[in-house]
Amino acid sequence: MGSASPSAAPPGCLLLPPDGLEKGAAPERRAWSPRRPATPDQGLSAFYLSYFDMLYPEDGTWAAKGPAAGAHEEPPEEPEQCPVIDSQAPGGALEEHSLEQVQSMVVGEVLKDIETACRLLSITADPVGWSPGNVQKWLLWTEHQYRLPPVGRAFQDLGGKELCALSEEQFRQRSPLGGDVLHAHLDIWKSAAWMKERTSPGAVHCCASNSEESWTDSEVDSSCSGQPIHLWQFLKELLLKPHSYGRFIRWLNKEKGIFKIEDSAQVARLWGIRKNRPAMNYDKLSRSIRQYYKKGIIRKPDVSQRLVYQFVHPI
DNA sequence: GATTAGGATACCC
DNA sequence: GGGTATCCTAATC
Repeated sequence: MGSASPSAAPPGCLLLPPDGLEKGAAPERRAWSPRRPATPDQGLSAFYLSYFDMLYPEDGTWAAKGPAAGAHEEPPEEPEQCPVIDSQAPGGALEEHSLEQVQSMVVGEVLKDIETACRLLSITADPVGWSPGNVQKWLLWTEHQYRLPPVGRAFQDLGGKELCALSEEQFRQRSPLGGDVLHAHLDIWKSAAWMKERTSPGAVHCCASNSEESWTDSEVDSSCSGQPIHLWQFLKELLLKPHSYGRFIRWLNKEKGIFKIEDSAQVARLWGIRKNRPAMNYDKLSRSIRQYYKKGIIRKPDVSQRLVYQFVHPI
């Protein structure tokens, strides 16, 4: 998810909000109204690129800062993880890549991030099929990612079909501070599902494979099995998306399965969202990790370090 | 103070 | 019964 946020996030960093969006404070937004392409020929890429420029400040400030979700200072995101496309500048990226390449990159990132969110939340990519519980998960997730004020109660008991039927104005009425952002995000999800359905009928689900993701993919993607996700699977899913979650959890030695939890509170919060456990914290999460010691799934590395763990069977 | 370790118990599937 | 979630004490960093 995350995708092209009207409030700033570029593709590639779509799951993370930009700096400076304080919780409860409505970010300054420009008027925009993304609409699904009228025909498949227009494509999702055109749909996104139509407001692509709005996602970037003219001075590139956001891109330079990187998509920090935490309050602490972070080094700038690596270019390949968070591509910056200056569509305004002559001689910029658009001259080096064809428009089609850029479009395809944008759409690819958007779809990948939606798929990631689907896996983490265990929901389908098509909002129409969401249960009221799925809707609440998505709302909680989007609130969290974009620092929006809590709006779950305003959409209580709404299923995906009902949610999708709401107009932007109705979103705003239910949530004056973040309704338009939520509506925009929902529109993106709807469009992605719509495009996917067009391009691969019957394939609108969260299990699209991603060639760039290697050994853990098949064993980690629990959402396809219908089984509840295990904590170790969830951690591997986060580790598979360094461009989105690298500031929360990252590999220290992928070959050995050694990873470090950089932001214990955030990882715990994500796990809590995933499991619908709002009271989740690192104390409880770490206790669950320690249960894996006996089972031979996770252990502490030979040289024990704080917040560093190791998968016993990384491959 | 935060993290680690592990016992005990409860809950849900 | 498995897999957590929760609460707890104690030790360590």
